Amino acid sequence: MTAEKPAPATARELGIAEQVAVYQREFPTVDPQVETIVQTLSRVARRMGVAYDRQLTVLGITSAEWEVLKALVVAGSPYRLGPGELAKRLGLTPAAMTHRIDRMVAEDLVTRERDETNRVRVIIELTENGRDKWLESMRMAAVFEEELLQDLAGEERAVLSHQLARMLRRIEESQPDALGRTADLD
Amino acid sequence: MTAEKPAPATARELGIAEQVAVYQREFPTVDPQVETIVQTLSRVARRMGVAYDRQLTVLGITSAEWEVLKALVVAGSPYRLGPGELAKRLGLTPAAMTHRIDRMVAEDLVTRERDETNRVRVIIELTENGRDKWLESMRMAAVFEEELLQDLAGEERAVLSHQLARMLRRIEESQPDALGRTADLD
DNA sequence: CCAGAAGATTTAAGAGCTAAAGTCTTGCGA
DNA sequence: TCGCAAGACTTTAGCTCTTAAATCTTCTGG
Repeated sequence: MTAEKPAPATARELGIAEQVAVYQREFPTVDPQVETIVQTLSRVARRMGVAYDRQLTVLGITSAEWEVLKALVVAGSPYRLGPGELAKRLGLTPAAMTHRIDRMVAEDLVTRERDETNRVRVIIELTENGRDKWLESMRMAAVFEEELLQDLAGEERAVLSHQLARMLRRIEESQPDALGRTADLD
Repeated sequence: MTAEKPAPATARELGIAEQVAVYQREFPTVDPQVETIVQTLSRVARRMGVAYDRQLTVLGITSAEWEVLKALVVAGSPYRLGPGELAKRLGLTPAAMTHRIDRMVAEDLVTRERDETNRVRVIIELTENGRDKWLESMRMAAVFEEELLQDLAGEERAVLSHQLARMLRRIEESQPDALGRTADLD
């Protein structure tokens, strides 16, 4: 999750150029071009997170719940996983998973039942409602994402995609273990 | 803050291409190119957040504390602001700000004193130590960021910068009020 | 058949935030 | 000058989301 709370009156945020100028003032050896790229990228990602959170709010779910829906969808039909497996995939402790599932069962996003073939296990299964919410979140996200990229032609998109991929490869090579919790809609 | 907790054993994360393939399977109308860009960008941002958090851990501060240091540095010499103003800039309630400052005073990152010209007000001022920590965080970030972009030549960086700026402009036009809490190092 | 492993849940406790109440200081009107 | 409302910060109480550790149930190997 990213934000989207009642958030007390926020002060005006600096534009990227202003922000970089301040950094140059306080830390003169900074490379303005590098800093501009990094700042812009971070800010785009943050804004995307806010946008996704809003969309989820419209759907009446939290991003924590969305993560669970996503994990089940990714697992594929019949959209079932155990709490332990879910916890592993989401990077939570089993205890946190239990609580999260409690809520989601109450909201009819998933069902919880014992596995009759092995009664130690529990099966969490996506409900129709849960799957619909996920699909709807994807529809909304698709609209937003297309708008986001509307100024870039196909060829430009290919270039951007390639450059971002190279950045990602660099990070993953230097920090192979830096997974970090899954951000918003991804 | 982004992550960097003891994090229970995490499952292997899907590569971008795999992730997009799953989305195509479950939501066939998705545009693979758009999705790839969005996913990659989000993931780069997330990895950056993890990297920054690690660096801050090395410095012995949290990203919440870093935000305060940054706000004071941005304010410029003599690096002073009141708790209320800080709260506004960070998007926190004054109550939360008080608690955060309590910790930071104890860690010698800032000082808290009454304004003698108007004893209703309190002045939070960056300590030498606090400023040093911020400067050191910038040095570490600069190294990391240069590495991140090492595969892109100057001309490519200019293109990337421009494309990201266009994306950001699109978002800000469609969601002018979507500030969202400041991510990690930005 | 039983000891112990596995898997999930319950319980207790911590971090960090908010809303609302409380405290202290200032400044203004009578 | 007194009284008191307003402003700025702090305190208190309570909420949400986590985690760690204890507990409960069920299964499995010897």
